[in-house]
Amino acid sequence: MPELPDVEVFRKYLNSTALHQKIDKVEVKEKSMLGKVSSRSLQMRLKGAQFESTLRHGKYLFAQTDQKDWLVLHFGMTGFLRYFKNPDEQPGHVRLLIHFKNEYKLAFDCRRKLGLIDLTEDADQFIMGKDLGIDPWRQELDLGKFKERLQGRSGAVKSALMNQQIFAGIGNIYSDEILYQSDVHPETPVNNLNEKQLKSLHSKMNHVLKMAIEKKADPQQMPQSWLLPRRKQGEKCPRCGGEIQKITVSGRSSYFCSKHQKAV
DNA sequence: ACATTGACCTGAGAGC
DNA sequence: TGCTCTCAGGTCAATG
Repeated sequence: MPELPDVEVFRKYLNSTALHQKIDKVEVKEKSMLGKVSSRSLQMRLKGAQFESTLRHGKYLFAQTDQKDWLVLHFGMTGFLRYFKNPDEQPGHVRLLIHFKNEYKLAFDCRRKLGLIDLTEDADQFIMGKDLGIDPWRQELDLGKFKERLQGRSGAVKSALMNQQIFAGIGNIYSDEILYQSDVHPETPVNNLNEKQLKSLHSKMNHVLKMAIEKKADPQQMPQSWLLPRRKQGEKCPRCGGEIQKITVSGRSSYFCSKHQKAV
């Protein structure tokens, strides 16, 4: 699930729940999801500290403590956060559980274990270490910079949009949405894109992210004119009535309108 | 250097 | 109902 808009929503959720609460205890329930930090070290560094601020870059969420450590979370395909008090509210696949002095807990739930739990003293260094590209929401991305980032690429435009080294944060769902709204076929080679298409992709990228965050990344709330509510083979395109098709692009299911997103 | 593919995990849902 | 199979909004290492 979690792409840039989802993780941005998680960040705000953490801000409005778990900030400025003293940490009482930390349970690492899935050691295999730890990055460089050991279970013991994570527990020691967090215990007695409290989260003071958050940062998101691409699909990574960072929470800084008053001891200046950053807890790093990546949500994989199935991760989410839940802040709760009663045990019966605890979700079913908790990989990290942070207990606060106020008796509330913050759970990091990740069913498929494809995410990451880590700790770093320097978030920027961590971001560089992962080779993450520009975050189009966090950082100013004008048309010139957008085109520059795609320079010299030759693969499918969808692969480029999803490449975290080029644009950090866009995944399968939102790349499909951006392409759909830009009338561009997902397999169009990047070096075949014309000026009009590049302009459209740039402005739709910003538009889609903005709207998705406004709607709390909740698919139910997305506009009916979007592809997102109709990502299914054989559905009708809400914009032109064309048929929604499914193909595989760089190993991922891609949905697009066969009528208004023509291959070049 | 860049692009593509398979492996890594688990469980929900479809189809029988 | 219960079984099997496919697929899922992630990344990374290995390959061409």
